[in-house]
Amino acid sequence: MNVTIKDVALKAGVSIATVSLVVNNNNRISSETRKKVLKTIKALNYYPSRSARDLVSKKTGNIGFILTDDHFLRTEPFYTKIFLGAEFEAREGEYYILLTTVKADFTASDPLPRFIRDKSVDGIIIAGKVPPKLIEKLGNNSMPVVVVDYQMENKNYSHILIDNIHGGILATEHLIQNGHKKIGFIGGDINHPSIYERLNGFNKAHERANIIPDNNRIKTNTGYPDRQNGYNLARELFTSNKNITGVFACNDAMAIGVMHYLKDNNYKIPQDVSLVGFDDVEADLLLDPPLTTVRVPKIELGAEAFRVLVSQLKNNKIQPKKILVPVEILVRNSTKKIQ
Amino acid sequence: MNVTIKDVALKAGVSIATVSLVVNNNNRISSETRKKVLKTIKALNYYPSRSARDLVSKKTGNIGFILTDDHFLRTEPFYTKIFLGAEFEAREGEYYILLTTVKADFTASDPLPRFIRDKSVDGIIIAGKVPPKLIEKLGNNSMPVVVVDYQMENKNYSHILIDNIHGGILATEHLIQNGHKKIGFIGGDINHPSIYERLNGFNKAHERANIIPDNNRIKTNTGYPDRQNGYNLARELFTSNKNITGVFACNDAMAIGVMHYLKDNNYKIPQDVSLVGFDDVEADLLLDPPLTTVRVPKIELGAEAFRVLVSQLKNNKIQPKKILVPVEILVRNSTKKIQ
DNA sequence: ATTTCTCGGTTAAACGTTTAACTGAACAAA
DNA sequence: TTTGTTCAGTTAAACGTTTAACCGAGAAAT
Repeated sequence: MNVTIKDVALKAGVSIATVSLVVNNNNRISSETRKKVLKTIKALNYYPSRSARDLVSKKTGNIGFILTDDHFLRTEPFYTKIFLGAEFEAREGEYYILLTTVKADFTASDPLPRFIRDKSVDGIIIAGKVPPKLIEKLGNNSMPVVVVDYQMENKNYSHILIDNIHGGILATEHLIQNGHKKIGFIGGDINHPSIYERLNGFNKAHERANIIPDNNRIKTNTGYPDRQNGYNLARELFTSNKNITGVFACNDAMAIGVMHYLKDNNYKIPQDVSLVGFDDVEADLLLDPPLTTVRVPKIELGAEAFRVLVSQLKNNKIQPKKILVPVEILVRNSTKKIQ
Repeated sequence: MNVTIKDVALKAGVSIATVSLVVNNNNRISSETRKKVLKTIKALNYYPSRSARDLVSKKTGNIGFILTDDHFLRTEPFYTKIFLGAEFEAREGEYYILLTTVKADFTASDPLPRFIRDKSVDGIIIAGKVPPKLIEKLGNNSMPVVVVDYQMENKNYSHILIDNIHGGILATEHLIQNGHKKIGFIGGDINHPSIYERLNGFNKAHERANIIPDNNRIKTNTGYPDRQNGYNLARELFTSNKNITGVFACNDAMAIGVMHYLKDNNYKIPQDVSLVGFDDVEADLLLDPPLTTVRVPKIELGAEAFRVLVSQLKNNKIQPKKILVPVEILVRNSTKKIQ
């Protein structure tokens, strides 16, 4: 049968309160008593019952992790890495993480995840874009929420974000430093904050280099930022401009689409056109040539989200924060000095 | 403040035991009383406290899900899908799933995952190959274990497996039905049961078609079943054989390696060589040509593992089972009739 | 009419931990 | 010597649920 605090108390010759005080590192206990109790805990391999502890403390010891189905099933494990970052951080702590996905088209009639409904989590991490109706429904809860890689206009939630502006600058400066002046920008929907900020970085880098960007070299639309749209916008870019020698695609999916367009139209990468992406998805290395990209530290995003949420749970007077996690450029073979 | 059973009892004008009996669908309660209580539960939005319930029932309401780091971070979300299959199945039930990864080189000195140590799970799902030292250490626990996509010689655990033999037959028969007789098999380490069984299927399909397989067309080694090794074994196959017109690679990674070798050596797929893989990883569709493959139903593997574990938890007299989840062949453009 | 049984509810102990209030011994201050 | 304080432990109630044993009313059997 399982060992309880009573067994430890009996064997150590102390009260159950003493054992509890030792387990919880209360400094009222003398070091002699503490040692004796710890020795007994070890000998009996005692672990406190989380259900008993949670009942008394009115906590659950769990954190909910929510993302959309499609995000978790993407070929590149972007959100899987964010989740694992949080799980690594939680691993030897006092919280478990419960993951669930919601439909990308979640509506007001859909129920919230069960761990919210039955109050089995103390706080929530939301990874990536989620439907606004989910956020609305969440608003009825008082538990703290941390949002990763998505911005919402809810000032009650902390946000862990990619430093997209700086990433856009890094990508564009890399091309400029390699002598490129006629640089195209391939983006999806600039109502999407990440894409907007990456374009912002693209523009800032031009300003800093005293190069006047040409709006005709900025191709965006309201389409999904996927390969196909990357392909389409690349076609638009290259048919309406001459002498483009560098391209910064706002994410790797679009970069791959751009790469396909260039190959289909007999451009050589990087001899004719240098190409930079953003994300550093796993597939990048398989590409020919391997893609230069802005690396997003997914594991760290998840770990930071977890740390911020836990600190809010421990001290609910902490104000929500917005944290920009830094990025770096990984130079591979899809960029080179202009000839 | 949170609603408890006391609030419901007070408002409904019954005892807390009555409310508990209603919540738990005990048939001693009259339907009049039941309706009254259910109405009050709904009005107050009452959810039972899992910690109180778990304390009394001496259960945790959680299932642990364990896999190795590298498995979870693979580019193709094979294990992510197995996990999601389990999570989908758990979603509206009475168990939560706690996921953790362990190191692929877990040793006897590494501690078991925390949710085992502190007895926060009622049962465990192991996904994929895990280090033998982990299994040894797990042996000290009495909780039920279900293993997915991995075989171990522990008869105390249920196994949910891919029907590899039948998959190997499907792959090989597809080639044979397209007129191929000189078919190569590309495998990794045949001490790995899955690979061994797929080869077994390859052989059985030959027997059924009264085609004598040539052992010189079976290329395996003790290497990792990855792309590079697929490339290497393809080289070995094609340099030591003439007129190979079909290849069955034991997994998609190796199939991709084979594909690269063929392209590097001016073979046309499928005109010169037809190629079949096994797994149906996400990348298959991106390949040129898209890969014919044996589709492994990952989501279903996970869901079945969950169902089997829950049935064992509910009735611990149930004997461990070995379940083979069926596969199917997806014919894409990497195979065609022999000319 | 009396006794026994069934039904539908209720009472109260238990689960394992936490912690406020209590306690006795030892020490310090008056 | 007396009084007050501190220390290091202990006692017992509380947390929210489950459920065995209990209970009163009504029905059935004698």
